Amino acid sequence: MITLTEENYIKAIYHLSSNGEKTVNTNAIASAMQTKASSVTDMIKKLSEKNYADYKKYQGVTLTDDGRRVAVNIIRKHRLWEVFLVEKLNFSWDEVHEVAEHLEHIKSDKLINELDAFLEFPTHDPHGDPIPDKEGNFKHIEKIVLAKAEVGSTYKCVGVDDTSSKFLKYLDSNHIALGTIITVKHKEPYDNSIKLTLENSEIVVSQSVAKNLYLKKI
Amino acid sequence: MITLTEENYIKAIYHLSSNGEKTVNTNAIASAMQTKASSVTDMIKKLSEKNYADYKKYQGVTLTDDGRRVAVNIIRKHRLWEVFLVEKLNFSWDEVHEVAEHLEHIKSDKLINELDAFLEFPTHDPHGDPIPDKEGNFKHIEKIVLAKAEVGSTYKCVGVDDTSSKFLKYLDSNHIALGTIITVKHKEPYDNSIKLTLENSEIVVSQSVAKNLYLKKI
DNA sequence: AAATATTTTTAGACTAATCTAAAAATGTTT
DNA sequence: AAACATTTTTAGATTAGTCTAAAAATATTT
Repeated sequence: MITLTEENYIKAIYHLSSNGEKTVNTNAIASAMQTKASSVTDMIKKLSEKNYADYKKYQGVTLTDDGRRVAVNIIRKHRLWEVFLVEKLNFSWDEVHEVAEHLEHIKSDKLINELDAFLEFPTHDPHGDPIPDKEGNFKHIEKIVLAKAEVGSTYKCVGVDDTSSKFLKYLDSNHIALGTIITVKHKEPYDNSIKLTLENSEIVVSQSVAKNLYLKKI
Repeated sequence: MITLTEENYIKAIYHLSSNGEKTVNTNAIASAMQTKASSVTDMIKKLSEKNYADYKKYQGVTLTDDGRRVAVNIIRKHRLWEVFLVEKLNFSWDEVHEVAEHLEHIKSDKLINELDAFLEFPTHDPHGDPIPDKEGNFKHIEKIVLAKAEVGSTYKCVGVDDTSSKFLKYLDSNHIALGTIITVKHKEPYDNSIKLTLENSEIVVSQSVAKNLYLKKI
């Protein structure tokens, strides 16, 4: 049996190593998990014994195939629950994360596969992140970050990097949502702020916003 | 903060004391929780410190108002999730219990109240048990057990006492579900078995079945 | 009411996950 | 490459929940 805590560590390692392949160091996990490095060492030993991770002392960890499988399954569950919360239970995209953190640990294949069908097999969650299918395959979207978009081109908003409530509420208040059509009007060399037009408005966003918004050329 | 284990003990005490009022003894809790009496003693001390239970050594426990509030809230969540699983995710009534045991511990008022609304405020779960509303009020149904039904009368099936998969599958295979109309034809004095007619069939059920099926006169 | 049986509690130990503080290994500077 | 800084690991303690085995209280039988 895999514990809730083990699942959370595996998920953290997966995210920190962008897909479980790169090695991740102890301190990075500690700060992601809001715990101490010594606790991390204990846990990665355990994950290694259970064959979810490969670990050599002082050299960091990588996930094994098993570990990656566990991680992808949790991500699948997390994102499907997020879709459910937004589409069926009137949650806004800045409210879903915390609840989904708990729902993702419920263990029932029937539950998650029926939920998937009930939601009509969504491919992306409310933040634009891809939802792996039953076999763990992601649907990849070509996307670029607003900070690197071309002046004069038109894009569709397809995702965010920062999923914090603060950032998502900022987007809401500026009428930016997934699917919003954006034209890049001007990039200010002084501070890298960007002027853009939306359906009915023109706004200027700072560089830190521009770094967290993903677009797709249309 | 209340832990998952504490919640499960509180729920067990509530069920064993039929509404949290009667005192419950240690061994009863131990067997309900599949644990040892010594563990129960430790836990009820803790529940007592946290003011969820009243406890005097060797005298058993009762729930406090706080404890009852916690129990009713968990039962509300459990039963709402059961309705969701059956109505939206194609679970059958014998499959829902185990998953609901986990879902019931997810803590989010918004989640559960929106779920309630999404399901259109159901008053009873798939086994006929009443679902408490936001304030903790149950909708009581007048019901009698089949074993005590009158020969010659007609009833509607409104609930079960035993919610085990075995019993529910037995009912399925005999085409008995919530809402099924039943007429009691004969009660055999020798073994208390009961002959009854359903919509299109006539069957004989044993006393142990008759003790676990709830009816309402129509 | 004394003897016996049952129930409940205590005492002490175990596991999972965490912590602090110190030791060991690795990395970086000069 | 020696000195310093950082990162990682170890050692030992803590907490929640559990266990076994023995002691204490309560209940039942004769």
